[in-house]
Amino acid sequence: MPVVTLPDGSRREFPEPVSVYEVAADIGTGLAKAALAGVVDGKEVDTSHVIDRDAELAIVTDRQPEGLEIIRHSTAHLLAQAVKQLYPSAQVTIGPVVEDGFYYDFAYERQFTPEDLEKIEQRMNELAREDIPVSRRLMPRDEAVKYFRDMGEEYKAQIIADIPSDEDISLYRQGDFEDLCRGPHVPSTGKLKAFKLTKVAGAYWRGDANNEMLTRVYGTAWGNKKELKAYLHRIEEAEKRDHRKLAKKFDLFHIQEEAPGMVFWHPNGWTIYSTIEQYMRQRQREYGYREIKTPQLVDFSLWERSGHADKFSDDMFSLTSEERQFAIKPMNCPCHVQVFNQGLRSYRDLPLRLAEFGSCHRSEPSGSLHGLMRVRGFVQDDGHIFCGEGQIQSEVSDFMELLHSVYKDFGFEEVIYRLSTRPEKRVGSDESWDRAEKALADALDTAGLPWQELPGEGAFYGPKIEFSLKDCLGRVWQCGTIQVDFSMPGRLDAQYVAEDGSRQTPVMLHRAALGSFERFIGILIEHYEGAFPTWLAPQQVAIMNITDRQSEYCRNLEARLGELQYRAEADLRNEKIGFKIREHTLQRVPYLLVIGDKEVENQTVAVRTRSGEDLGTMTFESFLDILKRDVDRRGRLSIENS
RNA sequence: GCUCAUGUAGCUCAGGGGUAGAGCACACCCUUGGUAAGGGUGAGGUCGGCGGUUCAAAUCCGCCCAUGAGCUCCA
Repeated sequence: MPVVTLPDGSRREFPEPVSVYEVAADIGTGLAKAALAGVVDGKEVDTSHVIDRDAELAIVTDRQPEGLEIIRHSTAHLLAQAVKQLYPSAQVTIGPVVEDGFYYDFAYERQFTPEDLEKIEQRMNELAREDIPVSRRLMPRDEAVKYFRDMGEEYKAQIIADIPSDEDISLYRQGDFEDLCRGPHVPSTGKLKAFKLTKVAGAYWRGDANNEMLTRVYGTAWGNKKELKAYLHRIEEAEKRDHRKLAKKFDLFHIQEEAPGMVFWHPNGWTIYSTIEQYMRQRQREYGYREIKTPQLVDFSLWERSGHADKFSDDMFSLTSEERQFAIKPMNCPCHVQVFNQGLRSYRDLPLRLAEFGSCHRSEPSGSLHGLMRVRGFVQDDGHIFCGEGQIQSEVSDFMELLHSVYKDFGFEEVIYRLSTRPEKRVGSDESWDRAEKALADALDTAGLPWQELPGEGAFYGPKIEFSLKDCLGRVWQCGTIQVDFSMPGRLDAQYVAEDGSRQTPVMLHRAALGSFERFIGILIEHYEGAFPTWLAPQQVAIMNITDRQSEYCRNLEARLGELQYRAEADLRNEKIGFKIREHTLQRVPYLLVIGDKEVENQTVAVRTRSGEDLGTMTFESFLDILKRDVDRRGRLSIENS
């Protein structure tokens, strides 16, 4: 006589064992119809699961995240079933749930085409309409291996063979298709109503580039058609923000065949870039950094000594001149150590903070290039702090303070913190690692920041913190980092004279706030959808005459704004004012000044914003006030909270 | 680097073995118009590159380059 306790605390007593479905039906027919699975005493089960003793039960529908996951997982099975029917010689492998959907990898004699996808999706729809019941059974592992091997499903057999031999394997069947799965699954294929196959792609078996390539089908699935539509709409919106598209629209930069992965910045894009560089220069100076510049081309021997040649020589651009081998620098740190090494350093010089807007080149795999987000030539807002072990924590704290204020100025409020700790292969003593990891953790804790530990994810030379920011679409971008390095200063003979006169090796902290200018600007373009805050906008003010009579007054305003270092341009073209407003609004120029006879007569300006707001007619000085305040607040909502 | 797809005018794209198309942008002319597109005329292309098949290739085939999606990688 099981007593079932529901999430609201209510209890229901049953005279004999009942299935999850029967409990749902007992509560209401609507719930019975919506039930996809159950959670019994914290464990997810199918609706057919029978409860034979007192238990806590939650019915899972598409309203819960778990329900959506079950739908997606079951849709992956539906996909596999359709593929096996249409292409019987295809072998199934794995089909997990991913963000917003699922995928399934198949081994087949050729890759699937977009036309195949259409056919498969159509068959999936037919199978869903048939509302085929889904059933579960258990099988001992070894039997399951044989079962799948006999079916010709080699990959599946391999997966099962990796499961401990004493475990029973659960199999799910729907019609003619049966697959290994932990479950739970929807009770029947009719519950799958809103899905769409989105793309085909290659993927390596078990994610290893040495293995054969499988054909992967991606899909998305939702609780109902409306959610599916909303998702597809969201994807469209994200595509509109694509920085590569917006770069053309706003004439920011281009990339061409002759220089793959390297950027030709146009005047508009370079205005943004150089504004950011000036800003970072000023902020770092406030925080005690000395700016330097180091060579682009450095003899290969330095990279051998630093250890980079060993690990990354394939990814370095190198060249020979006068029988000497050089590499274009892939990073700045070894060069910064060379600057540190000039002269005899004292403990009194520490911490020494060197910063460089360092241009680096890496021969990234051709297939990984992606607009500004993954390039071969880029500039880091790089910096290296040479210090003693005891100074790590305060340096990390200071850097985080700088980083937070920088991110706020760019309009990013939310930061995600991850601390990567010692990997198995590493240099440095355990005591040093203990102290360095503690210094990083303490810096985060002292600032009261929530962080996540990634055990074993640190570099071989030291632990690190990674800073990611969230853009307006909720996407997460890793930008900043601060890394402790026990290795390079020693390898490159960096030393200082300690208080007691002994020679000591400094600790080196690698740090960057933006990461690379290229990528950071890519993120900004998408975050703002091209409508940059006024301090970054390539053009801040458009001055438009209504007829030729106001041309001189407009040119005059343009000159005065230019003298004050504002980026203003007069548009004196022989076009109607409506046309000019439309153009500059589409170009997202923050302020549009409309100048007619009235304005000239009264020596005023009529101000309109890019959002279409009419700020009215005012004196030039009043407009300057508005403009100055807007530029000064940078990406923040107001100046006050800076 | 791997798999698949794509590459036609400045941009967005249609076409597809026999003289290369549209819209926007551009140039010139008319128009001087007060808050999101005024009208007319015109110019513009070795159809990504190299080879092959063919009487004939932008179109079919092969190789290369680049781009896109995903995989792998990302000091």
